[in-house]
Amino acid sequence: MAVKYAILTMLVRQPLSGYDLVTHFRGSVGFLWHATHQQIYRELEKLRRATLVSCKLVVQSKRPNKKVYSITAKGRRDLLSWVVKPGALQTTQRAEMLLRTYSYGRIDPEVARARLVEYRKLHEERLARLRTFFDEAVSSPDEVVRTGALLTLKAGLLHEEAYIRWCDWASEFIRRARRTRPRPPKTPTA
Amino acid sequence: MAVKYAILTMLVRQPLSGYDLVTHFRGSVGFLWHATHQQIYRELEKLRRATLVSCKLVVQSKRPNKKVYSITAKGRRDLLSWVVKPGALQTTQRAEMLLRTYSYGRIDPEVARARLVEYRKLHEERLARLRTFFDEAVSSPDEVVRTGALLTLKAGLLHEEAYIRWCDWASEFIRRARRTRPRPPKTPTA
DNA sequence: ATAAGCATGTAAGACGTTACATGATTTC
DNA sequence: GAAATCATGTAACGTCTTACATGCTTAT
Repeated sequence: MAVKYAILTMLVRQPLSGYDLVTHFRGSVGFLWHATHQQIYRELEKLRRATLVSCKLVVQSKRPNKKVYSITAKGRRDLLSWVVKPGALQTTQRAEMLLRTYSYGRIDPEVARARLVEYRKLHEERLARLRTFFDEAVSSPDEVVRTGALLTLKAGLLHEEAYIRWCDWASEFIRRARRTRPRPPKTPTA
Repeated sequence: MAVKYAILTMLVRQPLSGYDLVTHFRGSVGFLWHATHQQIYRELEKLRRATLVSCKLVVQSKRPNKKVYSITAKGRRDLLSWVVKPGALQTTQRAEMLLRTYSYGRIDPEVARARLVEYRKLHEERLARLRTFFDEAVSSPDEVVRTGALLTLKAGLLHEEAYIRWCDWASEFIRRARRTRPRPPKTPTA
């Protein structure tokens, strides 16, 4: 449904190849949308047939040739009519770590806390990366591009900060519970 | 992959019917995992065949009969060996509203701000609901159940608060940008 | 030499959504 | 009398992931 708009969102800023899109979604835009290369190549073909994007073959000498896709006027209209729509709450929530946490009362508290520390580290790394992107975006010359980047990156920063605060809170919560009730439940080590 | 564990996570607390699971995932656990009834019924049958859960038919007089599923010792072991695994960053990020926001520099700033206000309201409602769940969970008598509920709900609260702060920040950002550059781009009204 | 990066694609299978289907009871 | 709740299921379709496949260039 929305891989389409994820691609159009990128192409409205500049023409890109499928490969470029893959690296975008793996890099600075990855925190807001994820897509694999197979999804992208398939969707680009669909969009081309629907004339929402156009495709130009760029012949390269020292690298494989590539197909650079540009958004069409029709594609731009389609994108913007989607952009102005009201946003709904995400109904497709799938927070794997939180689901695990739901059973943290059943495992060794020290294992649980160790996992939280590891998890915290991952989010700290992501936070650091997002901060770099944010600082770079601040000096982007194109106001339209800068606005989009700053708005979304700010959301990313706030969420990563929330994750980190949660890890601290959860770790402390478990530590206190442990003291109160000194007999931890048995846990498989696997 | 993990619908399986979402179901086992619920069944380890108490035996439930497919229907019960549906309402759980639509209600108080919806913020951490989403699953439709078809997914649930299919997966329950799979889990039963793998003997991770057992099934008992409960005959009812004034209501349709139901199948109540309980986790088996094998299912419990499988669940706990998954729970203790380290959590990875979510690679399947799909934040539709943020994706829209990425193009908010291209639409009428007043429309953008109106959308942010609407979106904020949705998250405020969810925050209020989560707060209720949290307060209820505090007085849960079973410590294991309480721990799981409080840990995950706290994450939900922090995230909803982050969303709300983001909406305010974004709205203010657009307001200021508008002043600096008084000519807004044309926007389709659709 | 070997790995990483560039660049695109096919195919199979798992997973998820939507629609269709049924039927009693309870609430408005 | 209509709509919502309880309760389970099938079928078709669409999306996503994983594995397989190719081949050249650049850096270590």
